[in-house]
Amino acid sequence: MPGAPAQKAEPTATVRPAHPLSARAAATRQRILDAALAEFAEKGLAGSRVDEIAARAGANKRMLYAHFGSKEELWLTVLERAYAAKREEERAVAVEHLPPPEAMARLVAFNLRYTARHPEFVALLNQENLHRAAYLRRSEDVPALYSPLVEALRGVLARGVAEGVFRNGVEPMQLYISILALGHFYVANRHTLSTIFGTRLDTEAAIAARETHITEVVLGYLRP
Amino acid sequence: MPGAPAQKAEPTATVRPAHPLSARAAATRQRILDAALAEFAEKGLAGSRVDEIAARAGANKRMLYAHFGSKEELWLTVLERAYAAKREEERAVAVEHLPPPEAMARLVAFNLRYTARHPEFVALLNQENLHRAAYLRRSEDVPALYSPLVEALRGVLARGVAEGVFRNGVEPMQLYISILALGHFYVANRHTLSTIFGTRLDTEAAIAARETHITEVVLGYLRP
DNA sequence: GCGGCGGGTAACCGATCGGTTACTTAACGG
DNA sequence: CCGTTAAGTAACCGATCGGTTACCCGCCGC
Repeated sequence: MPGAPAQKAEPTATVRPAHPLSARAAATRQRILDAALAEFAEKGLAGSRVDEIAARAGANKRMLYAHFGSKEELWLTVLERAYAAKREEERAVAVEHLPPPEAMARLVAFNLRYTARHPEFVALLNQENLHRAAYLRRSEDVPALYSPLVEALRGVLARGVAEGVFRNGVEPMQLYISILALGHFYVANRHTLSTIFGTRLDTEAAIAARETHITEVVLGYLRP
Repeated sequence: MPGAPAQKAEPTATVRPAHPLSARAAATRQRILDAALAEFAEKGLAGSRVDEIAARAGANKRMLYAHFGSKEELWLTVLERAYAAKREEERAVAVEHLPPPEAMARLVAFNLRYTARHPEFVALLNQENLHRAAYLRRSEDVPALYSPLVEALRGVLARGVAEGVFRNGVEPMQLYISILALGHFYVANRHTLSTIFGTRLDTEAAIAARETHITEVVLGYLRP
């Protein structure tokens, strides 16, 4: 029967998993996390209201505090899960078997697309930086935040150089930051940019145009 | 001409300089604006406290409301001034007389340096995007927000193409966004990036390294 | 079928917070 | 000097807001 409690999977390294946590409680917890993600991304940490989060979750404030202890702990949990979710998808990006330029293009495109698909992640990051990464620093699995993309990028870069199709002396960390930047900034600032330029930037056509451009930028730069 | 009913004789608790404005009042207004910029950049709009702003300014809440009417009006004013300040400095960047590659390098470097020197501007922008540019859209001089850099960039690009030193078919708006992105993202996310990579990114050495890298990216990309 | 307990509710609380009011002080032209 | 008025102060107010307390319900093993 579906009662199998083997749901371990241990993704919840969040708050003490004291006891196994019943299905109903786990569902409530999940609804609160989803609601909190939406609220936090929409209004920021200071602008979010715990009552509103509880209401969105169809839960009660009491349950929110039972699960997470405080608004700030909830924030940290949401943040960690957002990072984990991105890391998860990143792992699925297989580029080892591709020619370096194609592999690089895929990394660049993945990043833009993920970012465009998850503006909440961008909003969360911006908020966290406003707090000088105070919460992230408190996280216990910060090392795990180190994206698989960095290593993938390093590998592709090395292969490209070895094959003579990429320039030499590129700093992987700098390039990684640049690739993140080219996508992230576009999504993060889409509202002010749209206002200033007078064009919608969140349409599929606009995103596709952006993808073409930033891929050209990175590949153009990497030419030997 | 019946004596107009009370009519409160011009509420004047306005945003617009209610006529002359004495030197003392102007100074107070300025101190409030400075304090508000610092507070908003540090804590965001929702996280900022008007009492705290008034205290920082060495002024009183009453004066804050007399000059700006509301927290949100104050935010808008601060935001407009931040944009205006950047625009002002941008105008001083003269690149028409330089060879296109050097001109382009200067535009790229200027942007990074300005951004690094003014992280408050970055914080303000992020906040405003969280609000979906709601305040910016209300601004009366949005057109003026259109950066002089865009036109400078367009000119340099055209010259470079004409001289055969730049590739063809580059979309100025996309390149402009990319140049902004390469600097802005680095500064905006310096705290989370520092945490993840375990290195300080706000030292002069780190910024100089970033400048070298992003200049190479843009110029490398633009090669024909 | 029942009693304990984990899950859930609602009312409440002290601390703020944005904004206002009643009042005081400084400036300056006549 | 002195009266008008702009600039400044402090105390106050209603509405929230994060967090807590007292209480209830229904599912489970026994």
